[in-house]
Amino acid sequence: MAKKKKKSIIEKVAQDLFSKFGFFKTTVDEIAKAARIGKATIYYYFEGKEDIFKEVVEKESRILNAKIKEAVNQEDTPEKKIRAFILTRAKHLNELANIYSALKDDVLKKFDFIEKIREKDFKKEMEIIQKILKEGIEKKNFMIEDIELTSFAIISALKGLEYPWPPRISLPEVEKNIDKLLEVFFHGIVKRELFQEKIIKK
Amino acid sequence: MAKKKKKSIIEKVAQDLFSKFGFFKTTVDEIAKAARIGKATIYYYFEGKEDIFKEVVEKESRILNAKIKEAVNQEDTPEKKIRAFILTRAKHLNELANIYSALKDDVLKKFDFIEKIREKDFKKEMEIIQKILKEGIEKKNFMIEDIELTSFAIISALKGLEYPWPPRISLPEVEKNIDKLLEVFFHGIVKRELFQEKIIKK
DNA sequence: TTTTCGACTAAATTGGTTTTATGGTCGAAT
DNA sequence: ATTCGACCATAAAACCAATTTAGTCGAAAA
Repeated sequence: MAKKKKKSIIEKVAQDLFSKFGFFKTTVDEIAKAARIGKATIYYYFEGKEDIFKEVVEKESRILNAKIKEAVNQEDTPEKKIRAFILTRAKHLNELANIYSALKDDVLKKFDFIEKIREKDFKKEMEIIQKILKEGIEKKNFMIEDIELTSFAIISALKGLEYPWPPRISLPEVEKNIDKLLEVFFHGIVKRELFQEKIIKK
Repeated sequence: MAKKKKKSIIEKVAQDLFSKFGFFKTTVDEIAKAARIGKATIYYYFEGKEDIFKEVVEKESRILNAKIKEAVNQEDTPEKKIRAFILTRAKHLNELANIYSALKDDVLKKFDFIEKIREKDFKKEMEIIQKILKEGIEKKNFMIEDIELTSFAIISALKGLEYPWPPRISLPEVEKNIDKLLEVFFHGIVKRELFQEKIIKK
């Protein structure tokens, strides 16, 4: 059996087990048993438990980014692209348990390799949003003074939605209200008719 | 010595100790010693340790809200009021260690009384922002479709800035960039000249 | 009557020890 | 080149005794 094939089998069973039990509660022995190999064989293919998890997360990350790229490329306006980015990312991040855990799980943050994953993910987010914003500027849809800061503001606002709100607070359902929220973001809250009235008077 | 006076002394020493050591590491015995009373006397004035902490937090909350009110009332435009709210709240929340802890400390969230404090704080935030937004609407500065949702968006965006970003990411300094960030929020990113050109043609 | 607190209690926490489980290694077998 | 049983160091879990903590109660003091 080709080395790649065996490695891929281990990864697949590990992905399932990590998804179900999390990084800490999944043992290397369990992964080995699920892959029907001896535990020591795992170390022939991977450097260790962290390495397995890292590769699982990287695999899910590739899936996520492909989904996002596909969804964004289907839209024609930069506004719609941003919308597609937000919704697609949220949807698939929820389904891909391991990258979700790698990005969100507080107890994992002590690992250096997790930190690198988080940095990489953040940079990817920034990159995608900045690209859309630039496109918006080129198409004369957007007027943005600081692309990087604006991108950060978008990402930050999305992160804010994940805040640990007290359970008894009734929050607006984000998916139902995404377009209103985006409207605020795209058009701001300052009245545009101020412009209109001034120009009509001239 | 009047009952209120003694209670207030206990509260003051408790505030200091909780600020320094946190809720868990401060003992009732230490509070009693610092107030120069027997431990059992504490229970004459307070129902228990949680009650002391709750009242300390409520006291700090009143201080915080007074500072915010003062700062907001000094501004004339709703834009400036929102700015004042954000900056004043951030500044004083950082100084008032106990309410900061009550609102942010993850290990405290298992307490029901902490949850109530967090709910109350959220509602206060919503109330203040909604009031400013309404004022902006009345003064014809703002055009907002859904005040509640917009208020939530503002609060959420601010919470996003507290996200546990990976340490090696270089983030924009929020205080230095607050005005740019607010500009994005007030005016959006969609180009206003689109309007302008259309109206000139008519 | 109100306020104070010493003595006490139940339960939580702490610290130490023992047992078990886990990630990883190595040499021999395939 | 690939596989894995036996083994190891150490981390985690379990266990236990001692100590500490939040809270109570009755009696004394004001």
